[in-house]
Amino acid sequence: MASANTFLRQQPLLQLLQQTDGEISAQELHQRLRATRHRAGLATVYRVLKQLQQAGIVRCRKLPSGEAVYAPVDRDEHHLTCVQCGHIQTLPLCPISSGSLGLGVVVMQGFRPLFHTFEIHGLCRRCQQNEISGNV
Amino acid sequence: MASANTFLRQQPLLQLLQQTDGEISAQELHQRLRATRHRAGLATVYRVLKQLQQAGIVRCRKLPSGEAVYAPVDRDEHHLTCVQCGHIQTLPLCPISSGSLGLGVVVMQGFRPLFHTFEIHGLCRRCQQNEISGNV
DNA sequence: GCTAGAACGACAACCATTCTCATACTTGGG
DNA sequence: CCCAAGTATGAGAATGGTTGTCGTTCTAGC
Repeated sequence: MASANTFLRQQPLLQLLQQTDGEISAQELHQRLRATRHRAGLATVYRVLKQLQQAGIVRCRKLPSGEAVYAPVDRDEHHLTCVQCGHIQTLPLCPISSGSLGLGVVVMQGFRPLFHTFEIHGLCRRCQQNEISGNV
Repeated sequence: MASANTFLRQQPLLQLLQQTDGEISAQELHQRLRATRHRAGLATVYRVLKQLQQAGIVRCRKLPSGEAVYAPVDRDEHHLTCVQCGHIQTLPLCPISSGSLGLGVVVMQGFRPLFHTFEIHGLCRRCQQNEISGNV
């Protein structure tokens, strides 16, 4: 159950997330926390991240590499990912905030949306060029 | 380089994917392939899946559990995922096919899109109810 | 048939994440 | 102020999907 103590844990981690540009992994958060007076075990970092996620404060996304990266939900960014080299660039498009897609259907099903991910996977310019010449 | 042999590997795997409802993991594909005369090592299954993905034939998505699931790209399905219990349901919404979102920006950046993922994460009805009564 | 190069697969290695469990802390009584 | 019960913590082990290794097998061209 969420005690006052729980919130004390969440706060420094949340601050770190907000100070960080882009997305950050749990491992990296753990490292950075070590440098402060709020150091916490890796297990705790994962526990707190899960709480923040379920509270709708933080969002999470899996990279192709398998590691999960986190960011505040209010930072509504999406991404282009190259399926070959894994290179990532941010995507200036959001189906939700652009108002082009309603979530009515979702809510009607009794589901409470907290955050969404929208990603486009493909080949970046560089990998397309390599494909033509060197080929893989 | 892609030899005729390579394509022979891809075909049975692709058939399995097309015969399967929804998404399927590499491990599961490997298991099912064992039952046929097209059995292949796990490493090969992963290799072929990567080729099919880079060829724009198959798409891939990571579940919260960490495992990757695959499906033919032409099956344009997206998902609702509960951040608590992990329950998944399909989502009758697509920002691309609904025409509400153009990919012009992406292409203009020299990026060649192959597939996209759109997921909404939140709390399913059951988990919302448990939250009220039992609380976590 | 022979050779060079590609593909294969069994198994080891990797690594992010989760689990375990003994310890430390918090809180509400007494 | 002290105690007991219930939580939270963290070090390290365990897990498990994925990727790397490397000797073997296959293919294509001659």
